[in-house]
Amino acid sequence: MTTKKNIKISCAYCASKKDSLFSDLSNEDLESLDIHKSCILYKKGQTLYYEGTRPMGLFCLNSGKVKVYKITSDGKEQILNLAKAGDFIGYRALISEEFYNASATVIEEGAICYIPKADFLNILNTNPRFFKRMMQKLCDDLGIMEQKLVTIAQKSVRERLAATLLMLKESYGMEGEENSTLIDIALSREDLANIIGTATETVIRLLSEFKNQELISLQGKKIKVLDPQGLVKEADFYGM
Amino acid sequence: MTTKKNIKISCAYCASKKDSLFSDLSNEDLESLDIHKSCILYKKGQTLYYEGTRPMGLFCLNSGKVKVYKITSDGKEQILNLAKAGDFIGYRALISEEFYNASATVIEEGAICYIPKADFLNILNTNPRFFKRMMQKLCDDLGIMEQKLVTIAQKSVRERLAATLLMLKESYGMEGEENSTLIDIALSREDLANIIGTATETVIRLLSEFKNQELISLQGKKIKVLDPQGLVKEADFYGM
DNA sequence: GCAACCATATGATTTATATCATATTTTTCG
DNA sequence: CGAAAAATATGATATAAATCATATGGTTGC
Repeated sequence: MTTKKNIKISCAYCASKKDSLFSDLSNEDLESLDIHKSCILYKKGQTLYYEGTRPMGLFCLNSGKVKVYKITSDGKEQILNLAKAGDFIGYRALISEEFYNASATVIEEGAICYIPKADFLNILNTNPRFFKRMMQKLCDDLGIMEQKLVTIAQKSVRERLAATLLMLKESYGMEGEENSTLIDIALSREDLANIIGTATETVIRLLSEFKNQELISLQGKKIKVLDPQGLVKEADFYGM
Repeated sequence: MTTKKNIKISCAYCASKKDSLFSDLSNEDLESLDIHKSCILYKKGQTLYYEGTRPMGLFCLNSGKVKVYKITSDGKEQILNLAKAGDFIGYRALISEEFYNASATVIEEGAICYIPKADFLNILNTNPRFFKRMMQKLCDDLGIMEQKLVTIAQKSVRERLAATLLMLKESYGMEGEENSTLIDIALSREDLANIIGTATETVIRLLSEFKNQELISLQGKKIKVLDPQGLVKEADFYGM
């Protein structure tokens, strides 16, 4: 494990605040978060928490990227969610006062703040507007998770890969030359397989096929989307 | 469509209240629900709502069983949830003020109440304890959905069928002679397939195999669990 | 800067499951 | 009740994807 570096970031002036659920908190509330908050630079591969442990606070990403995943009894990893700047992680276990039922590991280094449980719950319980926003967020998450379930249960691996590339393009796309869009997140083929629920080799093979079909281009790890409409067809989206 | 029959059931004296999220509402709140509530006897096959429509109220099961499911672009059905007496249906769309993103159809006839949106939201917004309970329920649902996703993504169909039979035994089991447990829900093989995310024929075949292994017995539609421990092994549960 | 290691790539083979086909049994409904 | 329809059952075949194997390219750390 490499050393962690402490950083000072105030919530009120956090560049990622606008993308977070804290975006419309009052200044008082924001300042109350600062008091006990810690903020640390995490390197790739460091784990924020493990499934089965007790949450003591809320992780909030100032920068970087984190995967949230479960490991099955036979050692397979399933990625449930990818978090980026502004995202909260681990709030569900915190709200429902249970153990974490997933693990979270950094996939791209960044500054991650940690707000003690009591401070977070205090705002949740005293700020009805924020409470409502969390409720809305839980509803959204549930809807997303249901859609993921249907896709994994009913679509082929090829369709799921195409759909996942489109989803990643939406979340992490950087416009490049000639209408190409770079998927700007450092996912290994194995990570991609663990999102889709398939074998690493299958992802590699299908990516090659998509490349041959000129739907995407590959330069090392980085994937560029060349023909989103083509991917939509592969994903068999009729608005699904 | 067969005729629907109106019934009078007061929330305060509802036999299923104890199993529902309304269980610790005050009498005033319960009575406020009664005012605009309707309660109808639904037959098997009747649909409570369709994906894409706007929720106008909350369904609450007094009795009977309902499947909640999504249909994919290519016409496949995925069952997300089975609801029984005491369960709410469609609350997520109601809370987040969105269209339904699943459909709900009765699989066993029963009395189902309908509480207008305004009455439900009124209690939600004036009763913080109830608000918290709904929040907790959403957290629980999200956890369940995440676990389902992992199971479908990472387990074989055989393992998933075994796990599903165990889950159904927990929820709908009726103890019978010689330690056998009847799964007391009228699910067709097709429904079972649509829970697991597989083909109907595959379910039928695997059920035959489980019967030959003397893990279960089959008499027509009804499935009896003979050897839960054996099913646990088939499901590859090491506590997962 | 190079060795050791990990990720990517591609081929060969196996296997679980879907699909198609056709009985047989059960349920529905006029 | 009895005909028609639907659900269940089982077989044969096809196929997508997993697994095993090996080569090559890319990163990391000393």
